[in-house]
Amino acid sequence: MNFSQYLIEKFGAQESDLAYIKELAEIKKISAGSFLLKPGKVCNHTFFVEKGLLRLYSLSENGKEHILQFASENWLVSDRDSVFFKEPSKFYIEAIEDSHLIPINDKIINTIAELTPSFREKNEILLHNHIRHLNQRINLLLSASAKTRYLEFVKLYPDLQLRIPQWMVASYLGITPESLSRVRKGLADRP
Amino acid sequence: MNFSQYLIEKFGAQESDLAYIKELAEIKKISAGSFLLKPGKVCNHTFFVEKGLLRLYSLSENGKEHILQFASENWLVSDRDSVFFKEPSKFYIEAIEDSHLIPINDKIINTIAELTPSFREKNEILLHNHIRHLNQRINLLLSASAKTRYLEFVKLYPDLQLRIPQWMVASYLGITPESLSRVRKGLADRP
DNA sequence: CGCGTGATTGAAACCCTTCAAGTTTAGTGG
DNA sequence: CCACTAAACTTGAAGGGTTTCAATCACGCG
Repeated sequence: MNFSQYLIEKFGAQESDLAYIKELAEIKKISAGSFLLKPGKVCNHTFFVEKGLLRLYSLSENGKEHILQFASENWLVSDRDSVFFKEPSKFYIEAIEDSHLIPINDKIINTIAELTPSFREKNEILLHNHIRHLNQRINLLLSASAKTRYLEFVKLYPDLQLRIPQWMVASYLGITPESLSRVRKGLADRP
Repeated sequence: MNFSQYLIEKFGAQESDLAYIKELAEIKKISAGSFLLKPGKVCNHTFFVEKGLLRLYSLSENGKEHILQFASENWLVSDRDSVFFKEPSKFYIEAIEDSHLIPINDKIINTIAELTPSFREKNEILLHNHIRHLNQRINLLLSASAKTRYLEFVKLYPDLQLRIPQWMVASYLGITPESLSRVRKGLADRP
């Protein structure tokens, strides 16, 4: 799916408006390992992923990474807080694979919002979905063992799981790569 | 602060409209230990807390409670997902203290929204604040020890901490009451 | 080939939990 | 107002899950 189709499907955008929007939204190609955001910078864009895979993560004082979110095709990735409140971010956004993105700034948002009557309402649904997802994750972190968290992750992202290095999955789950290796071994021995 | 003041301050409501809104929003008084929501029920109200203290929590299969949120004076509490998507909740909302609440249903929301031009925009800010808070909590759960999480909690809610039984704080932090007791002892011995 | 990165494995250490017992606190009824 | 009880908190010892550190293996790529 490309950005235009996404706008039509998720936001009810009009086909006739897309040509105009497309002029504002230029595709950006970046290679694996490069960054879209680093701590201290204000995140001015939300990125729509047309192709590729990225991660949003923080770096704690003791030098450990904690992955907040992965984003692959047809997902949005950004530091919402930084975008919305115009405050310096505490996070990194890095490409895991070579990726094609549409950087969306406030101007584009406003243009789409003006042209698309249902935009605000649809955007509110997205925010609520985001909150639901975060709540589920907190619930998992509070209650579940490493094994359970891993199984939930695989269930939720069966496709992603194959494209992401194992140590990043561990970082997302809040465990060490060694622990994840042992969890997987345990599952292979006795599923 | 009461509900009217809250609407004026947070949503820019007009003083002149409040009389009308107030007719719709009847105060509800409940005593400590009673429930506003149980799993399986759709959460039809968001509750504004004029006085008292409540908690939102889930019960896992092994019978353990996990507290997602506390709410005291001037806070809102609800299962947002259930309210918004009209789906059965997985959570409990229980009063920790005798409380005075304003139950807000869709009709009241819509009335306020119609009367108050800035409502949708202000509500979006609330949603973003909520997301920011959830992200911070995930970051803490991923990265910090029991001790650090407790210190952060005390820093964030210095007043609440005195009103909430210790075992509930433990449940919020994702540790056992015994562990929290030991953490506190460690801090008292060597701050 | 040789290097670097990621995955695995082992042993020890650590943090937190569990279970069990004891102590304190708060609320209730006599 | 005291005595009683239940709930909350503390403390100890044992155990489990996860981390840490270190070594080894597997693989891709210059």
